[in-house]
Amino acid sequence: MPTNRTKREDILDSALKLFAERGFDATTIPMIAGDARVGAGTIYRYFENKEVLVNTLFQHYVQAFKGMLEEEYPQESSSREQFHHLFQRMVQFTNEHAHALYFIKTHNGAYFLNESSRKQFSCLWKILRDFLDKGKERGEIRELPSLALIAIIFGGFLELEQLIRSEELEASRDLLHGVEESCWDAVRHHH
Amino acid sequence: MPTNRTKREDILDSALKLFAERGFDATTIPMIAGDARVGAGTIYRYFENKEVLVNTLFQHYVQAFKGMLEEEYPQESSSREQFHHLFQRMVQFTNEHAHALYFIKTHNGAYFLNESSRKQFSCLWKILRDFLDKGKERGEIRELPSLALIAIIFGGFLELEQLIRSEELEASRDLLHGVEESCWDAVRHHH
Amino acid sequence: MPTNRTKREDILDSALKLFAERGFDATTIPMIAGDARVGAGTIYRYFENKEVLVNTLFQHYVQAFKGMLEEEYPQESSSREQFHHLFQRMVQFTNEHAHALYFIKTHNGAYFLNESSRKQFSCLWKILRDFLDKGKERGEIRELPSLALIAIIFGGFLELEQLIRSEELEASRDLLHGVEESCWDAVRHHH
Amino acid sequence: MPTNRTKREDILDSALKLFAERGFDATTIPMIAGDARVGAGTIYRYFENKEVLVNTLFQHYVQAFKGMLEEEYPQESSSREQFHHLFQRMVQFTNEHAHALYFIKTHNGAYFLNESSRKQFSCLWKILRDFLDKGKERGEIRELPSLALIAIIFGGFLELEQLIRSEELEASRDLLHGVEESCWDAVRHHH
DNA sequence: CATGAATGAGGGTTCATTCAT
DNA sequence: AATGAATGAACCCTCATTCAT
Repeated sequence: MPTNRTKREDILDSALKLFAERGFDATTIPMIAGDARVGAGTIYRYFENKEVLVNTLFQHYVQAFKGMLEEEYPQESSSREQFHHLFQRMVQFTNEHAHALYFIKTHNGAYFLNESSRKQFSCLWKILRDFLDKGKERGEIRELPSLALIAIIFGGFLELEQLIRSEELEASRDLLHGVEESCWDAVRHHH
Repeated sequence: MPTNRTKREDILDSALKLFAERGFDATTIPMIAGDARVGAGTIYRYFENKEVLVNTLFQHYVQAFKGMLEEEYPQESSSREQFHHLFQRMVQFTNEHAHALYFIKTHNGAYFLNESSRKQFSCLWKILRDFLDKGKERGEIRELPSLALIAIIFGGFLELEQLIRSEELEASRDLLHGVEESCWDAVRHHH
Repeated sequence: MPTNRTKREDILDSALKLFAERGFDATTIPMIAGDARVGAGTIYRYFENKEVLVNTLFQHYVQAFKGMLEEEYPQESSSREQFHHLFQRMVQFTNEHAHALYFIKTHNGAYFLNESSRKQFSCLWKILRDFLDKGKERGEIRELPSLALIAIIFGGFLELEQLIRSEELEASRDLLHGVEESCWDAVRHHH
Repeated sequence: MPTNRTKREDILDSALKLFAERGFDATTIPMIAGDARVGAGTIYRYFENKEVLVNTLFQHYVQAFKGMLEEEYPQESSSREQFHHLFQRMVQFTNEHAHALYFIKTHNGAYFLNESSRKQFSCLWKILRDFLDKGKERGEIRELPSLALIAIIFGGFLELEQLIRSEELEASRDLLHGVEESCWDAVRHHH
């Protein structure tokens, strides 16, 4: 419980960016320290070691993302409306935390994630699975393994995010709408 | 002019598997040597260094995949048929080279890939882009950035592959058919 | 002119205990600060650095021990009586400063002791040497290098102290008497 | 099981010398590597880490010393003769392995010694304890805690060794004989 | 005065790479 | 050609020391 919240968050921000850009193993503690403009030793005042840092980061953003997806979730609406809610929240979350979703996706399943991180992650998956499973029951979502459907949604969305950040595309309303529609068509049941 | 094709390929096979499973940075040369049942020094007879090895591997499988996609490509058929061709070849390629596509996807864009690898990769993308662009002209593919559509296709497919390899799912004909249909619905133009 | 004698002595007490228990190199400044219930920085108000601290401590207890040995030393008595005096003072000193003699013995000769510490220590040795040398002249002490005899005395005594502190033995009058007798027999001249 | 026994033993020799001279914590791996004229990394081909190195060393010399004490031990002789045997073997062992006994004595009980090392060490102590206990039964050894007696013997002997190595004394037959006599008088029963 | 957050030099350790065999 | 022992640069991490509060 450090009094200087800024420094701790500088470290987390730099770590998030570098882990997302280069991956955990290719990111050194000196790199993070340099980017966060702190001494290398300072990182160890806030995080026991590199693995604790990456797990903290992972769990933090999984939690934050989960919270954002669940907030005001339209429990009683149609699958389409629920999907819209989820997709919009993904967009919002990405706007607020630039590298977070990409970091989560690329580091999920890695050897250095602890039990707690894995558990939290499967919690996140569960939200999406529940949405899909309920939609399948209702006949609004196609009969395919939920994991595969989730991959399609995330895959498309994250690739979009990369293109926007690298300025190959502009984040227009039309574009976001189009990708949402595409992903929805991938998961919805067609008659 | 490799005198011993087997040993070089043993190394490449082991490297592919380990890079796909653990990532480039978490895979050590002794690990590869051990898996390939050669001495660590032997790897340096065939590859100048670790980065050359990973670039060789990357380019090799990008080329092979490109070749497989292009072979007997139904230039004159409908987008749906072309899509079917591409999807079938992805399945076939994955069957023949277990970790290759996953390796390519997870290592694409990494800091250690050289210009040549990046170029080859964009060549691969071009095949898919051309297919999508032509389909868009014809009004058979939806008007969305091709890169985003490609991500959806790959994302869904690779996730499927993981689930099958981890034996969470069985590779039934129905399943493959369903994922193909889902991906197609994501990219095709809906009236 | 220390304004706060208590805090400085808290630090010295904690340092003595920890140096004796773990050794100089395995004892960290934060450990000492924690044990003394002061901030780590506070230690540097009283001691320029860790080496100054250990040298201060070393010299302090060497001086104190020397003082105790010399006080009321029976200059004119027999070697046996002089020995008894010295042995009793060792017992008394140990009772008053639990870890001090063990600290001195284990840190004597260490690389971080400065010239002054070494000099003071040899001063301490001198007292014992003078006693032994005079005893040899008188024919009451055996003809052996004084250093070896001192080692026997200290060795036996300190081992005894350890056993008592670890509660493997109880500090009975008989026990102390027995060890004194044993050490005396080691150094005295036998006819 | 390295083929190059010399290099492994160079490392052990250097480590023994430096641990004895400076202690475990003050001895760095680069110091050992430099003294042994090997690269720092080479040490890790032979020893998993620094603690394994020190435990290996400790156990090796405890075993060797134990073997030397036990070999041709005069089980049926008087305590005096048994003591002579033990003392002579200490001398011989020290001649053959310069720093070994001092290293054992100063590192015994340290926090980095593992269970196996402690067990082996107590085995060594047992030999001396058995000798002393049997002597007490016979009335040839004085009634004092064996540990205290052992300390006297070792203390005197090791101090002697130091003096000889630092060339403050010469290892004459008379000197060794005198110290043996002194130690014997410390432990034997006087009527 | 007292503190403890911050620092960075230096330790233990790993591993890409070399080279004698 | 093939090996794996040897190396040392560079990693993660600790801790003596400083300094703003």
